Amino acid sequence: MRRAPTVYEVAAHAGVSIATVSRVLRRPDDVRASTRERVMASVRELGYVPSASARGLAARRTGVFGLYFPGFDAMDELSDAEFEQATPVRLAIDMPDSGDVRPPNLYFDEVLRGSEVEAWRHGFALMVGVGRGSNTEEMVNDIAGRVDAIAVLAQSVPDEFLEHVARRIPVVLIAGPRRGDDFDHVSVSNAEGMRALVEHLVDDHDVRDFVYLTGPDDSPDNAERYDGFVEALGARGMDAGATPVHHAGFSRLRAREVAEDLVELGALPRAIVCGNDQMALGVLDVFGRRGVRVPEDVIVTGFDGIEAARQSTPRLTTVHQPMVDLGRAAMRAMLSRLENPEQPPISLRLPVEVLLRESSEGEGSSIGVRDAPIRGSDG
Amino acid sequence: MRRAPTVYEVAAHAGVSIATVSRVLRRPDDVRASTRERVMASVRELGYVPSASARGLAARRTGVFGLYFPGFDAMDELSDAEFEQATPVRLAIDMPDSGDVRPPNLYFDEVLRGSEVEAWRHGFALMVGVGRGSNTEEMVNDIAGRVDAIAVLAQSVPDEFLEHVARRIPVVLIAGPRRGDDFDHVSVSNAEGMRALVEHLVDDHDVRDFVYLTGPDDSPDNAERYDGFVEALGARGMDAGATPVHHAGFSRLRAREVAEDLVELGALPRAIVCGNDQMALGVLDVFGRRGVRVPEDVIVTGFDGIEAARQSTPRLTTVHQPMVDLGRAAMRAMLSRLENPEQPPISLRLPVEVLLRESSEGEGSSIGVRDAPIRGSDG
DNA sequence: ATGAAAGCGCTAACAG
DNA sequence: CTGTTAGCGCTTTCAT
Repeated sequence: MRRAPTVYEVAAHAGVSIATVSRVLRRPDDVRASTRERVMASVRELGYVPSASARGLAARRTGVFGLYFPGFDAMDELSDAEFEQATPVRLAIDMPDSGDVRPPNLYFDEVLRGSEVEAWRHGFALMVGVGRGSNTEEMVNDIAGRVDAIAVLAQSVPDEFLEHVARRIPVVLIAGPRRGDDFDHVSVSNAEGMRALVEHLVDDHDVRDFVYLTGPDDSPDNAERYDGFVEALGARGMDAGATPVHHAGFSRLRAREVAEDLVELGALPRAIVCGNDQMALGVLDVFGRRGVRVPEDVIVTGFDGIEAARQSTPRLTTVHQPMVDLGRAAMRAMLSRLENPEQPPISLRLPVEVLLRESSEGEGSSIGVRDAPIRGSDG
Repeated sequence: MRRAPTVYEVAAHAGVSIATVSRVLRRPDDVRASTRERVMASVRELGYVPSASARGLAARRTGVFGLYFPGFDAMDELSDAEFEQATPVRLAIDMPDSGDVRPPNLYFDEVLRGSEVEAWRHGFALMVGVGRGSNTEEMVNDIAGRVDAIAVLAQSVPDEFLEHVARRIPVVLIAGPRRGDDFDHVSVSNAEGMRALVEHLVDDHDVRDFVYLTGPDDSPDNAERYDGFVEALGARGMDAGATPVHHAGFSRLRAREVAEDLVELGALPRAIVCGNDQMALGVLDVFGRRGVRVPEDVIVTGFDGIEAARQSTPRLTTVHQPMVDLGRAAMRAMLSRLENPEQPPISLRLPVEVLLRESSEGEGSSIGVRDAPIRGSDG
């Protein structure tokens, strides 16, 4: 590919002015059909692709949305190894390991997917940045300079950077707690979801004694979910203080240890409510091995609605978060802000879905739930 | 956010020329420390973020790599529903379904991840486009105008578009078959991987009769894998023609049907080799239910190395493709092409890894495999 | 319907 | 080390 052709070359080739070339591309209807054809022919012949930089500069908008989210430090350590001279095949015995498999990948994956779709359908391209701890500011700034608005996964960027960036373009926060009234914000109904789930356990399964598996203390999601748990018990006149809370850091591995202890001590409650799916799966791992029947002996529930929770044995009752919609909603918020800069801060709470599956309902058919496929929490 | 501040404002504020502001940002060492500080202070105070459009235009490079891959048509139909007034919680009984769960998501997810990391570490941002059937050309063009080079998942874009784009920027193809010598290309050793796996089954497990589960006829990956299968048998003096081949379109669901039939007819071979993991998982589903023991009665193998294959019971022997590395290699190819435009076409084949797990090796420890953790196929 | 011309905000020589 | 000065390729009035 030689130097890329420009409007000038196309214009010359088609025997028109550059303004006309521009019109053909932006507002074809303002140009006579015949000239339009001529120009398009030149475009094809020369292999012309307009420069977004020039366009962005002239039009004062890039037509790109940014999306930034936190990554995994593991990625930091990727080697610089050459790919070239490797053996084509490596044979390896892969022993079962018990580690947590890839972290919340899917979470981001879905947010990304939703964002991508929504951005394009509104005529915006999407630029993504996955943070790797160190150079957050640099990356965010870099992205910020290239886009018309940026969405940032909560907690992934210090407020001060965000404020800096926000002086240039709209910033919308995804998930996490409300951050004052400074930024537009989209999130999911964590507390309400947990509350509805627990109320279901109390109302429809007569569960009275629980164990709660909680995640990291610094996770707002984790906190909101526990709040929902407490609210549910409170609403049913029960004392949440009586429920043992075990920390397992959102980790499948650590949840297994907790579960082992519980089995060992014979301290099994009627239901174990977990702050995320990974931990619940860890519990299922142990119970399966130790012959604890789920849900007959103990009901187990998760939170997130990850794919693995649909494929476990038994399948896991959980609260599904609409990740794809989160991404989409973020894009829309940006759009809305761009169209109407002066509107008050957007704060959107997306609904969650309690998915009742075998880990709470058993194998029966329309088990447990009263005839109410849809119902809002009254919180 | 008011109008974004520009170099001019920063320059005025700091009492220097715009050139100096530019230097402070691009080549800080060319500026005296004291002035640098002064400029940076103004930058912070004014909330200045440089415009990538202007920079891209002036510098004739955007500092962005593009990545385009095919998406799922399902995404096309996303509604325009408002998110606003929904109920915060929906309670639903989620009956087990047998559908294929999200398609090769993970595949793209990992390629994306690798690309993203490699791009940033070389100072490039990454712009992603996920095709939705219809407007491929438009999207690819749009991306092409914004980036310095673009990587495209094979088969996702017609050659003619690619050639058009290639006149402006370097294009590298990811996966799929070699496409003449027109484009740079990175892919994985599909055939070699399958061959090594099958040779292992023959050599170390004395498997003589196989059933092969194949995917879509129009998938180059599928074809290459089958080629590898045939080669392996050929290399061992066996006739691949004798092996029954069943089509299951890379689908877990359809693989189940095939497996049911096989069980029903009592037509079980010593080993079922599948063209991808999904199909192998489908086979495991059925065998688990029908009491066919794996690997004692039948060995089952997959291909791809998806996460679910690590969590099945028994865990699935498969050939892992280095998706993350694919993305990384693609970015490097672009970089290399940018640095050295005249070099001959790049064609990189990344190694795959045969992961021997319980679905072929059983529960034993260093089962089956002779003491050779690493070994290349002799193909 | 089309052309002429003025920037958009920044980088990159080139002077000094 | 710092300032001056051309553009980079395109959009967008304003004329015609």
